[in-house]
Amino acid sequence: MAILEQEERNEYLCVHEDTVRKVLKEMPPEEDLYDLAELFKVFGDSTRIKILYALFAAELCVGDIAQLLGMSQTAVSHQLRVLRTNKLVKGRKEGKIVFYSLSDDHVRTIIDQGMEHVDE
Amino acid sequence: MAILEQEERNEYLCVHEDTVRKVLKEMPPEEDLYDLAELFKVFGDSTRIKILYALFAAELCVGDIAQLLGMSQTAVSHQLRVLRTNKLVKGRKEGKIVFYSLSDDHVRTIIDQGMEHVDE
DNA sequence: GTATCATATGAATAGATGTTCAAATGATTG
DNA sequence: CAATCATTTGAACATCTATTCATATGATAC
Repeated sequence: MAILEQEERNEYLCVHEDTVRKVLKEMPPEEDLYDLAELFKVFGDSTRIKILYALFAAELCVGDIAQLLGMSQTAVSHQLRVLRTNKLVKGRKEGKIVFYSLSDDHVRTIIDQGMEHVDE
Repeated sequence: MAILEQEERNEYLCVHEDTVRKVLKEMPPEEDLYDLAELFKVFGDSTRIKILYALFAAELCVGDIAQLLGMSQTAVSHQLRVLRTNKLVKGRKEGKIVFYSLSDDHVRTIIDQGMEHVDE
């Protein structure tokens, strides 16, 4: 009885074992996949995308971005922190003002590639 | 007094108006930026990234993927729905089994580009 | 028809995430 | 030094999201 109940609860999966084994060999390490997802997560917010697009055009301070997006300065600052932590933007301090710009061209390439897909 | 209080509450933003105007002109339409963020959001989950990577290697049914990732069949099915809705994967029905594969090569390009950034 | 298997769906729940508010830092000016 | 400005930080709150559980659909086999 107990065994039958256990079997009832069991999930019978349709599995093609050979294929699964083959695919498993070709999978990158867990950590890389996790990091990749984390990277895309950063791009997966419209506020951050807007900030990055704005920085395509010019170096901007926090206030500029807030004005541009019609958002509070704090909200922008929080998002800039996310972008900074993930090395997508960098800040240059000039007196009290911090001017932000893109870290490298990789950022632009990734976004452009995504935009191509969206444009279809 | 009332006016002063209002001013106290006011957020004084540091804004370079000329720059902001220039950048504003070069910004893509709101909707495109929103769609782009939505696209990246789909890539921004490690389960979905793993599924996509698995589909790089072979056409797989739901059970295969569940086994491969060590996840429940339902969890995988829910994520496949997200990927299907966003046209990143497509399903081919053969009897009771649904075989999933990538919709197009764009998916691979975007992920590869992201992985390059992570690998640094 | 019923039974079984593969997948899908809906509701519920727990955890993550973005914005706001209040307060703190850091730099300039008088 | 105090006052002001630009930015940052932390906590609170509301919303979103991924997984689980239970159930439903859809297809094959008996």
